[in-house]
Amino acid sequence: MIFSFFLLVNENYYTEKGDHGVCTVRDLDINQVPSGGAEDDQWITASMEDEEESCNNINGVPPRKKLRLTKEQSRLLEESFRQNHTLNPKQKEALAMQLKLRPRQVEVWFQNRRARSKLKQTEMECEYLKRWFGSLTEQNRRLQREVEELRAMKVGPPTVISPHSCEPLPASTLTMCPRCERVTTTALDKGPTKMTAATTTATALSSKVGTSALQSRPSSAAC
DNA sequence: CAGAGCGGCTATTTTACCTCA
DNA sequence: GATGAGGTAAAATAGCCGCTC
Repeated sequence: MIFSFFLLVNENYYTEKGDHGVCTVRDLDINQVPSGGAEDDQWITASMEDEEESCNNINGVPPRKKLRLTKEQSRLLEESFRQNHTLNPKQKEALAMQLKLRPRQVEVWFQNRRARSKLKQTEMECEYLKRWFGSLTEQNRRLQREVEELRAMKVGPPTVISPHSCEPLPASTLTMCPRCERVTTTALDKGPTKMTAATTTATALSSKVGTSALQSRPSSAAC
């Protein structure tokens, strides 16, 4: 026969941080005492069977119960996080007192919150880079088509009229730097003179994103 | 310099809760 | 409607690393 009823559990089990004095603490009544009000949401309910099972565990250590933060607690934590992503011990203590939580729980919340923030940021960067990759691929295709068209023409270089002197400009050709793989337009009688659209785009990309992977790329300024 | 203490970070586990068949 | 499986978010844990004293 299976029957169960629910009871409020006001005991929380936690361990002190990682390798700093590992000790399992049975923390009695460290949070607020449940009084049957709306705030009871945070108290974990457990069936009598669970309770019995926990007592039958090998070490006599019941399974840990996960605290659910109330909306008000979450709101205050978020507000605090917006002001500061890390807390000094005094701030931690004060916030814990205000929220009626243990300092360790506040600490863990901030740690997880920082991790979530970072993950979100990384995901956004990833999306951004994917879009840039797509547009660069498309640009690359266009330029390659352009190169092929020019090669297919097999005629002398087009005459470009200078807007300043109204004289024909010297012939030029496309060259690629073997080191940085940048394409440059080179006048036949001068050195490299200007960047192509692709080079300009790549430069803009690294200055726009300005973080992580792109920052670690070797500079090709020497080219 | 070695080592203890501490805080932050990352990876992982555990738990509560939700959806869906 | 009840139920169990699977998925997900987030609280909690473990352990590493760097810094300070």
